[in-house]
Amino acid sequence: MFSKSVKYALKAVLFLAVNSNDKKKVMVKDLAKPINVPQAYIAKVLQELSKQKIISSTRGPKGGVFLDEKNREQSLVSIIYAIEGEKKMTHCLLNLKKCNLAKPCPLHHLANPSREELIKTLKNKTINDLAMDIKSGRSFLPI
Amino acid sequence: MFSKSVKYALKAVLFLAVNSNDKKKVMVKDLAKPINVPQAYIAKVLQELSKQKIISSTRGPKGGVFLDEKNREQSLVSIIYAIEGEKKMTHCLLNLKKCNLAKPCPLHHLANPSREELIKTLKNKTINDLAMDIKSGRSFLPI
DNA sequence: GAATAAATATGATATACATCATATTTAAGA
DNA sequence: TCTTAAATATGATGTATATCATATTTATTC
Ligand code: FES
Ligand code: FES
Repeated sequence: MFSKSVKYALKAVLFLAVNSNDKKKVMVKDLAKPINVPQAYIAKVLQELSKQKIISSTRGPKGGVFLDEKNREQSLVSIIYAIEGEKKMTHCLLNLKKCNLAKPCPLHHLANPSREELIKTLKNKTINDLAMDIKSGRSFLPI
Repeated sequence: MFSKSVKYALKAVLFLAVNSNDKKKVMVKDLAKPINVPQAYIAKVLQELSKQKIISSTRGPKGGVFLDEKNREQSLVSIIYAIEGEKKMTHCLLNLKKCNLAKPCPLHHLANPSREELIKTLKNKTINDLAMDIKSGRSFLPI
């Protein structure tokens, strides 16, 4: 469903949501193991997220990556789009130029409602929302 | 969402559902262009579908690929699973060993219901169902 | 049964995605 | 200001997916 890069990105951001803040930065090497992802790979993904202001970071000794208050209020979909672009999620399921109701492909009526609902959900949910789920035991991180 | 191979497979099967039967076979080269897919590629995909009895075929002059009555009653999900396996659709969205309610990942509550619904829909819908949509103008093929 | 026309099997190449490795920049602290 | 520890930039390698090409098998028709 999602590419590996997106999954890794989501895991990393959620880890940061629970384990970091502007006073408590996390080094990439200390983040890779608990979320079960190759360090060099997640480093690259985090660089992209940082460039796009999805996460925050500072260099040098005592540096690291973290989420500030603004970062926490971003939607989940912003992470997905940051890594793999919007098109991959919104394209026609059978590769028409664009998905449209006027001349829908055979899968549109069937599958598009579920997909739209999913996207809406991912747009409305913030990183903080999911972090609260984790803290309250509704869902679990060691992933 | 789906891989290209799956999209191509779905397009090809739907084309056959509308344009073939056991009396009227279609040559691969006559199928590739209308569904806008490279011929050599779709040929390979069709071979796999044929091997798995999703479609029917005969060799030699007057041969071709087609859907018989049994083929038409198969679910859409069977096409997807034939090409890319079941796991890709049912795996945990964040790559846990397996998706389970007892210890759900942070995305489970959020995204899994939409996904389950989609899978259920694809299981219940047959190729024939979609072909009827096309014939009645509810959806469109030239894809 | 020989010639032909189709799918099928097999493998080669190209492109995208995932992973690894390393040199560069930046900030902290001595 | 020098050393050091961190992210960042860049690029190399590996692996899966997509695409192309061709030889083989099978059924039809004469
Ligand atoms: S037209 Fe294909 S999904 Fe909407
Ligand atoms: S546990 Fe991750 S989707 Fe169900």
